[in-house]
Amino acid sequence: MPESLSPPPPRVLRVAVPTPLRRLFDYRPCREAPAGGWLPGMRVRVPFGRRQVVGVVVECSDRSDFPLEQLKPVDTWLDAEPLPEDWLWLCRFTARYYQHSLGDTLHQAMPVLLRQGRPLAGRMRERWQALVTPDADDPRLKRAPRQAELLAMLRQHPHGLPTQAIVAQGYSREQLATLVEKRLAVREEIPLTAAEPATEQLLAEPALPLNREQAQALAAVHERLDAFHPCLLHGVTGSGKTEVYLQLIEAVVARGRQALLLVPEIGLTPQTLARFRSRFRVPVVALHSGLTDNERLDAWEAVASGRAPIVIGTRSAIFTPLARPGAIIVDEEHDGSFKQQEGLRYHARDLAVARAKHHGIPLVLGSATPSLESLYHAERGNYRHLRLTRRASRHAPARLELIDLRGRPRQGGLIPPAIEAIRTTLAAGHQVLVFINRRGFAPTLACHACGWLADCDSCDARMTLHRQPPMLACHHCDKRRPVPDACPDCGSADLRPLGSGTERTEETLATLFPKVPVHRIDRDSTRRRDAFERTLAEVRRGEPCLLVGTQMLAKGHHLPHVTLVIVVNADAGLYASDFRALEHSAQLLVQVAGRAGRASHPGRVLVQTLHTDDPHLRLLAEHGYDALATQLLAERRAAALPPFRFLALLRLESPREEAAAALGREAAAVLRDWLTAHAPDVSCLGPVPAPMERRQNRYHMQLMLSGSRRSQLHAACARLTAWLEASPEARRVRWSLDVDPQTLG
DNA sequence: AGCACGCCGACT
DNA sequence: GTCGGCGTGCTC
Repeated sequence: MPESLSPPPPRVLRVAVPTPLRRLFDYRPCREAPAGGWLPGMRVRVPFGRRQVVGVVVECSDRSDFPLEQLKPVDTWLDAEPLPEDWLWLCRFTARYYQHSLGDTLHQAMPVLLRQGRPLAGRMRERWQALVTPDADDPRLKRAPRQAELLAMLRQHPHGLPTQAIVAQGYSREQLATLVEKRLAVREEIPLTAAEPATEQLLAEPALPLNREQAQALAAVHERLDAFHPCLLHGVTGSGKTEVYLQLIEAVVARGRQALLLVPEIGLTPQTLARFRSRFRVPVVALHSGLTDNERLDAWEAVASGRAPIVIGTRSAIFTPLARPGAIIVDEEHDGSFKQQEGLRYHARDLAVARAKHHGIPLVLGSATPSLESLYHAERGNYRHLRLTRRASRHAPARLELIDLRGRPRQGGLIPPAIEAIRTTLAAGHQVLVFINRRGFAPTLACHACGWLADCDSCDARMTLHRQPPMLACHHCDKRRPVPDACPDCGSADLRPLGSGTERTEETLATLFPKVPVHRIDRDSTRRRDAFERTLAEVRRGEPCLLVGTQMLAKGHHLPHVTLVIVVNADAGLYASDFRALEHSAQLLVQVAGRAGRASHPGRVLVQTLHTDDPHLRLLAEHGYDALATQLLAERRAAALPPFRFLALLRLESPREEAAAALGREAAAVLRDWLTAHAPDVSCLGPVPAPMERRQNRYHMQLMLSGSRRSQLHAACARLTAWLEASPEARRVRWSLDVDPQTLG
């Protein structure tokens, strides 16, 4: 009589393997099964071709399309318990929606150490404990004052301190090891256990009072905390969206649930994090690029087990498993950094919507300048539209003043009225922000004798002139060249910089205002990790100064002493060919403008443009973002563009132009043929050369699919990828499918 | 994507 | 003679 009633092991395990191939691979279970039996979501090490890889069991079955006797056995299982179910669900949803390989998706969505096959369960935390009370006379500490201090600190924590906390205090692992060697302290390992977070004393500091709008918005989200409940929190800069998030999170955590907050790449600043950490007594886990692999796995595990109730992270944090999901918040939901621009091209905001719906929890999308997609959903009643119109400061938001660039002399890109305004502002003891969305000294170098321009020889682009250090650099590939003394074509020495970048404007301002410090903030000036934060700290002291920077400066940072913002050239973004260019530049302009006059003084925003009569720009300047957005939505409807139609873009890329074009033509022909019978709603455009066709000596073509029904567009994409995967010609051309492309570039 | 196999060019 | 270029084929 068998004692165990465990089901018989499955004959076939269907495994998602880290490969771009969009299919599963079948294996036989190994002799030794995990104690609880085989289950979807378990990682396994399997032989794949001539190597060993870590895959995830997706299905347990008794049949295979592959000859059963040819199946290889799984090498070992890596998890006794499957990885979290919500995570597996999200990965499967993502792979299907973005037409990506499931194996690749799962692989990307797990922390590096899990990809490598390291165990998740049974992880231990290192703790350090003092063995003796430090004694000033102890000969073992006589000549080691730092070790004595460290021991004293350990003594204050009788239950021991984790390594991270000790290193954060400026002590080293070596010092800890020495203390252990001298038998003054011990290292111990305690298992990480999923204790329920204590919620009786949730707040470390009291919540701030809400104004009426904030309270109404919060109440609207509160209405149903146990149902899918998408809300667009549409609040002008300074209207206190963050306080609404904080109090929503408080309510969620008080019910024993977890909250996930997504922020743009640039938005996860030490200040933001500090604000959340100082409000709550419970752990706030931050997922950012600075974490080590071990820290990342710890964070993942802490959230997955439910020990950490609050998670804040950038794009990839949407893949953090939640033990008790309570709410998802996406701050600055319009921000482009939520869309991954290579490989698996997912949009974290859109996945947040899908995930909140799956869990049946509230979703908050916050922005001062919502994406047209989200505004459209709000308009149609798919999202609840919550508005915050009042600013905490007594001043109305600064208006954009358009000033005409035509026929005016420029110094470092600035015309006399702008320079005059800077002078007045500095004289009043305030700070000025000059926004210019081009780094380097000048966009390019030109010969005034023959018209030669510094072209990049690998891209269809001009090389940017830099002064620090001096060189010509292509911003689209890594090519660099020394600055020529004479024109390579005609030999003339009359080479001049064309236009202005941040370096040139910085130089001009330093000459015009020699007594005032000029801080440049762009990718080049903030290479060193803490340079940006140091400069910001200096600026926050409030002494008069000039700030010159790219969009790094425009987003999220509080600059309370800036009362004048100059936009050097509004036209670059506004007239780009991309269908989202206007939306994105308007969002950027409003963000930049939001930097002005946040403290006790009203602000001014001067926008230099060649097109002071442009209807879109005027609408934005005179009636604000919402009015422009309404207009742009009408234009999108007329042009049959998102959000009124859905897009998918096939990108093709090859060193041989004809190879990419030929594959594009063939794919289009096959697809069109299929569309007439199976998806008449979907249309196929192209192939056409991508904007800036040649990049790093590779030619880019694209094929655009559009449709008003997601299901048909999805089917067409599936058909297209299946054909490409089977097509031998497609192996010589790099291709990728971008579902819901953010740009057509 | 990896990774190996295979078949032709310029090198110690 | 071989090191190595990348075309082609395969991954349960």
